[in-house]
Amino acid sequence: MKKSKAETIETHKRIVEVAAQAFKKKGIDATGVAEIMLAAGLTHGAFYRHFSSKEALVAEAAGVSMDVFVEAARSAAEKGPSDFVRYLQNYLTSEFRDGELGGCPVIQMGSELARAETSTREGVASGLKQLIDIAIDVAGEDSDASAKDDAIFTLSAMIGAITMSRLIEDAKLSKYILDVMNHRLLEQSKKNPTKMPAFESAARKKKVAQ
Amino acid sequence: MKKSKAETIETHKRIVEVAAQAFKKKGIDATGVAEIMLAAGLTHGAFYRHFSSKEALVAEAAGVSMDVFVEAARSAAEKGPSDFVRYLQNYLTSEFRDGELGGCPVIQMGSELARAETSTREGVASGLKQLIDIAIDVAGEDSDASAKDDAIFTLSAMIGAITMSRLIEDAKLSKYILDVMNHRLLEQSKKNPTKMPAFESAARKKKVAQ
DNA sequence: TGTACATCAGTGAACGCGCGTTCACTGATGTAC
DNA sequence: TGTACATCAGTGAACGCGCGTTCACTGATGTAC
Repeated sequence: MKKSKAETIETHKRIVEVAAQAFKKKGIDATGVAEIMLAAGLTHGAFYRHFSSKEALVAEAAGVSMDVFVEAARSAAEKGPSDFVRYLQNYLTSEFRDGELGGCPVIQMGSELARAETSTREGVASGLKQLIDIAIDVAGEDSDASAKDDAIFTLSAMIGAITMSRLIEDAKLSKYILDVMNHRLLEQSKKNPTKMPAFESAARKKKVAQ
Repeated sequence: MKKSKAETIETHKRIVEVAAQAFKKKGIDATGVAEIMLAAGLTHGAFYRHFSSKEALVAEAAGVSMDVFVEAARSAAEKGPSDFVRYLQNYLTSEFRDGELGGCPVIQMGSELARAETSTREGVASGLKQLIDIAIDVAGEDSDASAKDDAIFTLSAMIGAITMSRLIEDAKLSKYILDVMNHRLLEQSKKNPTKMPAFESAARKKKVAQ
């Protein structure tokens, strides 16, 4: 029953993709190897032909999830600041929050990944770095020392807002939290459409006030 | 071997506290009932004299963790805005981030709690609501519609910053993220020491510019 | 206040179950001549 | 190009293990008279 090289690669990819979805939806510990293999149309015995351990699959799945996410951000950023805002706003919808549209690995498996080995977190960590860099690039020529801080700040606020939004059962407050972030993103990008839609730093605010 | 009522209450409390620490440190799924009972100095059989299920313990433990956290914030806020800033800054230290000082349930078990039943999340959700209210109160008389947004925004940014900081293995960037938040908290509170140390909303910035 | 009895916190063995992982086997694929 | 053989992806049974939960039992506590 040996499979062709092309087929093997495709199977490997399918397992990773199925796992990425399952880990994000159910959690890492709560998702079994056999369950993933079944969803990928295989029996659990074949698992160790593709991965040395469950931990190795977690690393790959988290990495792929993050890569998809980062590439979407990059292509939006390349189209221009307004497309980048739209991309960020999509992140702030309840559909996205609840993982119906795939979801973000940082949100969906953040606290489980934080406890994993460094090598397991590598893909997600490098993805976060890339997201920061993309946000700095969108800021364009105006970018100074505070551009990096703005990028970090914006990303932090968005991640935290979705985290809170998911924990709060009160649907009204839950939505309000996402709306706060959404409005601030919009206000900022309308005021200065050529710049990154970050929330201004204290340093910039001083300039405005002078 | 029946125990007195006082002793029973104390034992119950001890189990919850041990569980709260263990869940935050190791994760909910990764921490077994027997393991918690052993750490509390009991055998696992006694567990169901105190809780109807593991899920019930999770709800209590998360609630207690959050309550301790909220009460610390409240007492800091009552002392004044500068104490409140100090409290927030403590939240942004790497010791706190890594859970050595107990840690925050939202950070340490956020993605696991988000998947739990509504009743399990209740304590954490109500704690988050209280934190928002405390932050609004610190804003004092100046508080307007945007005070709520500022409070939500600040909390979001802090939660997101710690989340990112924990996922990134690069110690330098990891610390830089916490520092960005720390500096902005300080700058804001120096500029306006009688107000809540929130990052200004777009609405406020407009007023300044006019 | 003293006695008899019901209550129930804690013990430790046992339950079924699913976990991650291993392994002998199968048979199509890939390779060497 | 055709044949002989090594490789190895996938199967399915089995491994030890720890999980959450149950239960018969113990004996000190709390209560009723």
